[in-house]
Amino acid sequence: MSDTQPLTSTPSEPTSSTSSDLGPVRLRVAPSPTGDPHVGTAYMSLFNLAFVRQRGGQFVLRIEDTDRARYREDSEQQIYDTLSWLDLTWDEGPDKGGPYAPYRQSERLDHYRPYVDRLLADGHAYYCWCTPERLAQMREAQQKTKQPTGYDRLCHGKTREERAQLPGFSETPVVRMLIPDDVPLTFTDVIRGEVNAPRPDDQVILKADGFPTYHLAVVVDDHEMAITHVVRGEEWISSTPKHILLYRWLGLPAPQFAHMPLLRNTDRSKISKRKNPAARLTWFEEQGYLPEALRNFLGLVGYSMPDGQEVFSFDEMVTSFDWKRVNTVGPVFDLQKLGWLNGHYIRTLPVDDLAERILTRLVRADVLPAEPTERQREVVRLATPLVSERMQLLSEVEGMLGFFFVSDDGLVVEDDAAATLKDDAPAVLEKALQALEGLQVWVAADIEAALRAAIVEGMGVKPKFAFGPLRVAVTGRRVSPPLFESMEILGRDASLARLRSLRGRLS
RNA sequence: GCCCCCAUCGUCUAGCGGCCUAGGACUCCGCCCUUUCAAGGCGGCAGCGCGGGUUCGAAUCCCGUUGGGGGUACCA
Repeated sequence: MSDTQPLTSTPSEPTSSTSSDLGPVRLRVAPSPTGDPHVGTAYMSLFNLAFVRQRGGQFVLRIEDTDRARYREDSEQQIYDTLSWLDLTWDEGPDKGGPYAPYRQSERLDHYRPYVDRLLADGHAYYCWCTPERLAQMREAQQKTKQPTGYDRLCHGKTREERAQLPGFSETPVVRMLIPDDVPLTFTDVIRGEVNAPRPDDQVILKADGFPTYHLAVVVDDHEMAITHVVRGEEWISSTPKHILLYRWLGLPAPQFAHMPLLRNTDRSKISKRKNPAARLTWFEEQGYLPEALRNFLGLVGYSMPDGQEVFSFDEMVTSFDWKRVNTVGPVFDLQKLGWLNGHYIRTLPVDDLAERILTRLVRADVLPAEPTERQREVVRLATPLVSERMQLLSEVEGMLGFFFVSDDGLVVEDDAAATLKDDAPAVLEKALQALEGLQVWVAADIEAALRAAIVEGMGVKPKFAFGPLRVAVTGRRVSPPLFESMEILGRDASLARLRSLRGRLS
């Protein structure tokens, strides 16, 4: 639809202009559908969105699927799902449409060709028929002689016929940029200020299969989609001169660039799915992280609030957002701190909200059936306050609350729990049974009072050892939610049955 | 190899020439609370990579060095 965009565009503004510091902005995130969505996509989206929301404008999601070799069918949907889960929502995108559709590069092939033709006609680009084999050999030779690597321009200035006479000829050519000697190597980065970048190679911009490379596609699309600010990882600093050159040749205004530092593995290399499970965005929900915790964490490692607060909402980040407070150092992705943050968010969640998330979790873990009964829902709701301050990850409820949902004779007493049982355990259980059987009202406070009177005071057993055997009997575990409250929720019959069961087994 | 980026406790960071005998958070270690485990409270260990400058004064500025990272693809 937008091939009406004039190629001979407009006298552009100087690229270093700061005039766009006022007024609405348009930013984009541009993931490639090449597998599980990368945590870096969320990281970039967060900062993109913080700035967009602060300044007013649009956040565009564009799918950069120009690499057919690595393309994965289901990846695009996963990108939508994970970003939605994090509540990092976009205003325009393949799924939502928008004034600059299509937002999938594979559907924009006809947009790129006119730009290529123009660059060819102006002598800024040229065809190259070199085979991948020849290019590999050339690189190897350059490395060996300690020369900077780069294309040797064998094809430059030659017709197809002339080139065909030489070795390493391929039938379908690619198109390369002709990098001039005076290529500008300095630009102003929103985060870093004046930045130098390396001199580019004669970069391929149109591949043999007719798809553009990233470099051409990103420039064309960012222009056609009226993108004002490009927020991307610092791995792109070195190719920015290529992009600036393309804007210049095409007579287009360049957007502002903000190069974010890269998230790191513990060994400080660029975060990777191979070395770090957290590089996969889908991993966090699987593990029981809350989206609000991850969002806070991603903000925390790349940004600092003016007042130094570390727990903050996205809205607070938006209000304070300032590129000057964005870090230039690549942070190690520290799961320890994320875990603490997650626990913090779990603790501050309203009980009903947390109960709902726990219920979902238990169903997914097959602790509860797909359609839990009213009684089961009730137990989850009552038990939620008991566990909320005891977990860092939502997934931990599976073990903590499991004993509520097994039959009394199906309860498994775990080995480490059984090992804590002392010789006086049968006597303690017996005494507990006596004390509880006559109890009028089955509530935690009364249960506790009765047991204390009977065992702690009656038998002279220290609380720690008095209640240990009961905990094991009721929950099957050495560590559990608070005992008396658990017994109240579990009910009189089940509680007594479990006490009897363990007593019987020990005698 | 070549080019570029970066540099404060183990980790995330505050600091933008004197307020710093460097502050906070996570982790770890004590103590308190306590029916287990947590949570919470209190306290503790731990850092400006190195060498030169500039300055009355440097974590903060400059240069060098070292270290880490990224790029060097018909991948993004």
